[in-house]
Amino acid sequence: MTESLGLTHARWKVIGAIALSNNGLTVPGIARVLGQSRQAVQRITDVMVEDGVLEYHKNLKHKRSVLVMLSERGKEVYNTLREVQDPWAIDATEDIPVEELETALRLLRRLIKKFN
Amino acid sequence: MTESLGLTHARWKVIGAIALSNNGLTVPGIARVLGQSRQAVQRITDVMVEDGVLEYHKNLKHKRSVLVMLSERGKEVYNTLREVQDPWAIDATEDIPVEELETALRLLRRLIKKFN
DNA sequence: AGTACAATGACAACATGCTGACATATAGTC
DNA sequence: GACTATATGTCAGCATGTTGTCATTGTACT
Repeated sequence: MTESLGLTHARWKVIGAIALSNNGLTVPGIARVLGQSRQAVQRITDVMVEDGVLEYHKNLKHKRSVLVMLSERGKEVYNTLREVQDPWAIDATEDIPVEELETALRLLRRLIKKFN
Repeated sequence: MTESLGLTHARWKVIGAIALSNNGLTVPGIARVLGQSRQAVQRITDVMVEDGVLEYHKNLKHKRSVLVMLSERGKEVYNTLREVQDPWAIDATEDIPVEELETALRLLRRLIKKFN
């Protein structure tokens, strides 16, 4: 799904994390949201900025730790992919009772929290 | 959990796949069980044979594709880790209703199957 | 203010995974 | 038996993730 947009799953995760934030996130912030190391995120965001999907902005709260935000192209990519992914997700789960999905999601969240 | 035995999660997956088979598996066979590329598995089994956890055995059905089996040490490692992992898994889920776990498991399997 | 601890950036080494490509071995078909 | 398609071994390039280390920046406490 991400391939046609020049994205990979890892980069899509980063875009998703940023899109859900309001005013951008720092690299370590993205890492915390995704549950990954900041170094892994840093490498990816560097490439994505070069690719023009992300932008680094000054962070008033920290001299060195910049804010990562979506560029115009990044927003387009985000919307385009959502238009593909949302119907896909609906199609994948339409024959499964909603309560079942919610129960499973709660269970997974619970386990994740437990192992934090 | 795997660290104290010199294992990583990837190697533990391979050991698990082999342990569940009766007469050993070929490398592509392990890959099919794990849902991965045979190349990734091949690289890991090569290292594990060097480490003495796995052994390559002649495959009567194929001149080049050998059978991968646990060595004596591999079996010990498998049993040792099971003794740690099983109680851990029980502890992690003891406060969750069994039906809930089963429902979630069925749902996940269903989705995996759908995307195969 | 000064000092100690935590957070961040940057670099490196390593483990895993994927795909592609090419040669060889098996299996199935005529 | 010969031919073709599939399966396998092997090598290579690349993307992603981890941990560790060290210098720098921010924060909190006295």
